[in-house]
Amino acid sequence: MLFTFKNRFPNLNPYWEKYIALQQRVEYPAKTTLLREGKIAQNYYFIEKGCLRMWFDNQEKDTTFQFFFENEGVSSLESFQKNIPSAFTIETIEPSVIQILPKAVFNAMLKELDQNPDFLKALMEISFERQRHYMYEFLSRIRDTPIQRYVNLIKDRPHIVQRVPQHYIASYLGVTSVHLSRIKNQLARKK
Amino acid sequence: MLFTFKNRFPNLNPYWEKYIALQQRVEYPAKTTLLREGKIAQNYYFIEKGCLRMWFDNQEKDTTFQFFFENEGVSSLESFQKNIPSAFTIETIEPSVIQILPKAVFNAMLKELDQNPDFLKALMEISFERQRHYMYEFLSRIRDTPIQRYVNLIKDRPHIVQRVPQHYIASYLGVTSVHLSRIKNQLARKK
DNA sequence: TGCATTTGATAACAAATGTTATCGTCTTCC
DNA sequence: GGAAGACGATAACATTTGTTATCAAATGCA
Repeated sequence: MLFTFKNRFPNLNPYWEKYIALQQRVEYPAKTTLLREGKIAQNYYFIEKGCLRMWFDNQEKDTTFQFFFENEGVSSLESFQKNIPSAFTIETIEPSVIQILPKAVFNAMLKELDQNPDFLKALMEISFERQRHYMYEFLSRIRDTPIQRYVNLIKDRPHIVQRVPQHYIASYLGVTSVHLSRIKNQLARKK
Repeated sequence: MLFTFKNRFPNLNPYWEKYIALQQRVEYPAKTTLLREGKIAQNYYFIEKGCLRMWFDNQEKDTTFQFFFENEGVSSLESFQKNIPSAFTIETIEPSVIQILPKAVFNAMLKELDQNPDFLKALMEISFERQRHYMYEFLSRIRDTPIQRYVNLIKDRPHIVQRVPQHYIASYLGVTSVHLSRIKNQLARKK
């Protein structure tokens, strides 16, 4: 988040720099849980290297609904901001290098910049972007078949297909891994 | 939106009152299109009486993805703010009384309050709420079966089931109206 | 009032997707 | 280097959902 801010709102740079300096750099092996479903988020995570996924437990089945890669920030914002249990788990897929921003630091920043219109507008832009993301995902689930969704994924975000194990992609697409195999087979035969 | 503001941020009341006064009150019959998919949104609509739905054309099939009732505001925000074609249509379901806020008025307000932290925070809260809404809808599509979604709808938003024709509800749930009939039948037999 | 349209239920069949099980290959870790 | 587990493909069968068609009831409207 801070790095995103920094790149897009350089006029507030003095602030970003100050808070970025308070981050902590940590290396995690693959399949490490950063935030467990049901716990209260204590940190904001920024990915220096590696990738993460967000998922939740849906009747024993693990359902992935978002992937994150280098230079992206992650948290359960709802949990983070309101001190309520997180609705999902965040874990590493690959071994990853993460910059951790503790909640206390984030809150200090909020407090300091609380009356700064530029900062508020920056926050709002981030919020709009997240909104567009969920809107897009939502519409895609509604209107596209799993096959179309898979084709779109290959076209629009090929890095996901390349770096993420197939069963996570299947759950992200909303199908079983067996069915994703069928889809791949079907697409391969068409060519 | 203005009425929402007014109730929740009364400290800015002088502003709301001024702009609310510039709204225009119009009555529409049922099935009237307020904004057509592909057109650029020119107004923000506030429902005084009646109900609306948002839908888009998905390969000839009309797909409803949100309903609106009394005291709710509606627009294609993306289209409204960025002057791009709307991705969906907004139309009345019942005969409705609508308060129309023209874009020019809205923009004037934005300009006047652009540096006002309270206003920006108000805007942000609205944005967070919309974000939560789409997040919720998105997660519900992922984890719930159509039957569960229908049961939830009856439990959490019974007014929708009561006031909206079944084929719109079916498309909202993500099934055909034939299948929704089956679901209702199935639930009825269980009791 | 009466006719046309909309709405909703149901049946029969088709297509899509899930479930379970098996197998081979590839990774990981000691 | 070898064992255990993870990963992915495939087959057989079950379940869910869509498609098309038909009919009855409710509704809107001239």
